[in-house]
Amino acid sequence: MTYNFNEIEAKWQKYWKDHKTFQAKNPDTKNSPPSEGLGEAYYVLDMFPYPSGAGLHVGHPLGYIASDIYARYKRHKGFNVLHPQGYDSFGLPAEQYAIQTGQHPAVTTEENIKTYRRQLDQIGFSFDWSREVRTSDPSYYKWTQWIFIQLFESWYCRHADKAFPISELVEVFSKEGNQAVEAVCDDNVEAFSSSEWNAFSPEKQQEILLKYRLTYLAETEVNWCPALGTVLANDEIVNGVSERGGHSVVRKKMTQWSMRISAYAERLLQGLNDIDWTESLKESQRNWIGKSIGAQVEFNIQNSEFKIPVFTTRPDTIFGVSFMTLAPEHELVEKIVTDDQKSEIEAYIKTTAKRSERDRMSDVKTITGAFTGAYAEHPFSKEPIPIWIGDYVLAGYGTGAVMSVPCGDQRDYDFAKHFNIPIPNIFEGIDVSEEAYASKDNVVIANSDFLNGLPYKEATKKVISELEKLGQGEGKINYRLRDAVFSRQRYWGEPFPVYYVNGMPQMIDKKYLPIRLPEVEKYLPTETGEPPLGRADVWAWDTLKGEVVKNEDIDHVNVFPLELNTMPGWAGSSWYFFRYMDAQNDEVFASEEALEYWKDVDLYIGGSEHATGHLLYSRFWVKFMKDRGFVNIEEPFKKLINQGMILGTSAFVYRVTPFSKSTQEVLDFPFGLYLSEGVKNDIESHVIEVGSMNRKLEDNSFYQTVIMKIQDLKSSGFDSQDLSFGLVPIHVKVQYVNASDELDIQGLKNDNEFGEDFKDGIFIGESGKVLSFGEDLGEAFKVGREVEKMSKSKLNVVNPDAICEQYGADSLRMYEMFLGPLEQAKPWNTAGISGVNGFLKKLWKLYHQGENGSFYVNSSPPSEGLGEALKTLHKTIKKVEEDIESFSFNTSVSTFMIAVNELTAQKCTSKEILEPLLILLSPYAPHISEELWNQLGHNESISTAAFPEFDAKHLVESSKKYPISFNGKVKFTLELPTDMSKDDIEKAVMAHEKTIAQLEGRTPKKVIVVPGKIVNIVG
RNA sequence: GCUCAAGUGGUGGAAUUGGUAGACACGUUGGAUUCAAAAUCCAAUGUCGCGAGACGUGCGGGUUCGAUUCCCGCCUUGAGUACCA
Repeated sequence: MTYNFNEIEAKWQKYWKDHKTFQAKNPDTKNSPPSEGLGEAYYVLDMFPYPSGAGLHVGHPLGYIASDIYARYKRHKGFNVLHPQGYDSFGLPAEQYAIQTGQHPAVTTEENIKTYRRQLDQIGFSFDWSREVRTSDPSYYKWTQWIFIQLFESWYCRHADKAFPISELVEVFSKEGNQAVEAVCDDNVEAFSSSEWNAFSPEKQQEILLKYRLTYLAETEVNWCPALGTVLANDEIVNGVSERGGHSVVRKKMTQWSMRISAYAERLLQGLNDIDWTESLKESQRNWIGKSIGAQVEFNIQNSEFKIPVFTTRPDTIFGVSFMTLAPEHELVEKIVTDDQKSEIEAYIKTTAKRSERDRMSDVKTITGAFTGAYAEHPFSKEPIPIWIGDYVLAGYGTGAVMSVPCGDQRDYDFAKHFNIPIPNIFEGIDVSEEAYASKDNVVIANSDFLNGLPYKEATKKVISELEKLGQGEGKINYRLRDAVFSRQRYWGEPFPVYYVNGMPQMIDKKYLPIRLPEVEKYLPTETGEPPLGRADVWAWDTLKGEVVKNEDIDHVNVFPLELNTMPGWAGSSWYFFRYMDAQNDEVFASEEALEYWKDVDLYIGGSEHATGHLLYSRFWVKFMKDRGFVNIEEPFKKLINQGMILGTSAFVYRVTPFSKSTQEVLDFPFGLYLSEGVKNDIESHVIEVGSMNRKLEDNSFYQTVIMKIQDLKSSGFDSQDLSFGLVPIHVKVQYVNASDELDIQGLKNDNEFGEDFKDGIFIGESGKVLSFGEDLGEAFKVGREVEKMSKSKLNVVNPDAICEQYGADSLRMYEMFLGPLEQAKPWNTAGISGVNGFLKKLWKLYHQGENGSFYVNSSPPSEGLGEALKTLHKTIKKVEEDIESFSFNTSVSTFMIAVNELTAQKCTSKEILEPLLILLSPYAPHISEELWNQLGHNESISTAAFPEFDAKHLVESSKKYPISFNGKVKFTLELPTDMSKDDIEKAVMAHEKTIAQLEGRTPKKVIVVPGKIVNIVG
């Protein structure tokens, strides 16, 4: 019997499906605490995929395999494991495709999901598909809309540091106005008393409340792409144009929904201390939140009504200010610039506008700026301070203005030096003639009036209180984190449950949810620039009937227009982990019992690209939902691991390209001449060889052409001295390359996509011989290899379907883990998979040592000769368990290989060894494990078999091979009993003939003996 | 510029409180088996050297009996980034 993985894998995948093997048990909804038989809950989650049309490549399942191993391991450990999967199925690619083809995005999404599901199924994941969620499913986005309404109906109280229903705020307003309310709200809220509030019109009240709501309408400056008719995120813009399609992008003000995530800045920051994420991931969130403690200071402008507010972390250095710098985009610039300076300032703004922010950021050597001609007034000394503009100050951060203290900040220092601005020194005993002194430590303020002699801390406190007395400043904590824009001008997203009455947004009553996406005839923005939903004919809200009706019924009395924007991609992904807990519930987004039982995600695996998007927004929504009592956890993801990217190993052939040395012009050469990796440095001679083959291949017209062409080039008035040959590396599909980097030329030429390009190609093999049309001349053609991102355009994409077909899912799973540490980026090279495939074959053989390779496992009681096998088994148990707990799956695979190598050498056939070994292996290679488990006589799936217990007694050794080193260098080993005392070890070693030989009569200065480890002789 | 990672054979990687560097695999070479191939099995494989041996974990220092591991300074690569005032 041979190891027929295709058959075995299909068999067990069907078994798992038929027996619902991986369905997680839920608590009964009506009973209070979950019944005891349920076991301890453990929740393992993958970041759900966007089902793209390209399907999966081998990089995608990496994280899923890791989480699947962990989930299966936890089942062996007796946990009730929730390991679901679903689809983040709203998104731009389906919409782009819809725009191009007219196909409804729901249709293509459905097709893509089918492909994904088939690909995922064949890898043998233990997903509980009964809980599948899709963000584009109305039964799911019903709850996304519901949460949006909850956000709209909430405000954030600074005092209690949590969110409350807006109705409570209304109550406060009507009783005592807004003076005493400490809320996170818009900056421009006017103060009012209770009587004023009560006298306001309902519209006015709504307008005010909108400034307090956790989701609100606001004018925001956005990156508008007219061609796509949508707003783009910063990272969707590359070199000033849209990443998708390369269209131009302009800054534009738009009224959009925003999420008041800034209210949660501090809690999002503090929460990082309580979760088990990698330090680098937490660090990027900390940087994103960007907390800085300092002061806001207001500078008056001389001869002007305007004031410049600045935020500074060093208010203690206020007497060191010798100029101010505004961002070139600052709104005050045009208002304060003097007539003399106008042209210079305008010219500077013009040049700086062309520089991207990335340019402005990374280029610290070029110092540019311009003087506005205006002067601010120092709040204490009343001295005039020149106001400059400079592009090292960014408009988007703080107030877009800086009080420049050259002695205390290197950028200010460089700017001052460059423009000959004075650099007053306000630090006692510190030399600032060469560079600024930016440290807050060991600093005593001088030349600073009332701050003289004070260190940083006291000076800061003092100056803030003085500023407050003047009414020109206060202590302030600044966060970089800004409110998140929540509107998208797209079709394929969640519709807002919002209609407009007199321009004021109204929420649709929750009982009418979901509000379904309307049909449109085209997925493009309207001619008037409205989002695609502007094309819908049935998109109005009838407040009497409580349903969506035709636009023509709009009367602004009972029927109103609906919101035309849709929600962004992160709406549905910010809470989906709760839905899995109780995916079918249509009463609530998840039952209290399920939420209480599953609590949070114990292990979350996904890519680090979500560090500041999805992972921050989810944390925000969860904190909000907790505040409002919908859930009972503060953080959604207890432990999080980022899997590294799998890179492709691209393959190249080197195409000879003639060019003119003088003009560098590439010359016409209408056939392909390709060199093997090993001969590519000797281009000229190979070209000549091909050219002189005419005798042998006279009758071959193709070669005649080659010869003629070279002769043409050399003779057609072209100075042969000027002719040179270069090499252009050309990507070829990696599937035509074998484990020895040899190219299948015939296969390449027959490729239905790119075969044409190589059909007439001449290939020069490794030893410089011409390889004809794929004939086997016993000559290899080797490709060059390079590690690059796995992508279609680089022809290095490897499809898991092909791997499963050829080697099996168990091989794929093990190989993906074997590649290296989970979190590291690493290249894929299909060649290496034969190693794990060979291992599985060896494993199979270990259980089939009977006649003609039949199944044979000896189930008689442990025999005496089992010592070595027990040792092998138990060191494997120990290592594998440690590895899984520390997510070092790569070393477990090696451990299995060693175990099978050893057991094979021991000719082990004992059930006592081979049965527990299967349980260890089953998380990694579940199909073969199930099959052999079944052959051992079990009728139940291996998936819940108890994980073997490690017993240290089997690893006890009676002797140890001591490395004996001299001055730290090992010279030989010496086997000694483990229980030998330190002194005896020293005696034994010193008496050994090799020691005596090494010492050559010298007396050692010192002998280090570490029992059980090493002996080192010094001298 | 800043922040965070990472540099070990031809390749992926291992060495988990400082203790035999290169486990396990791929590849390569040689051999067995085969009419032949595939598959399988055996052996060798860090570099230099016939050898004894010497040298070797990005580079330069340091701590230590002993450093891939700890410390200081550099270099390179990758990722993120909004000069965070």
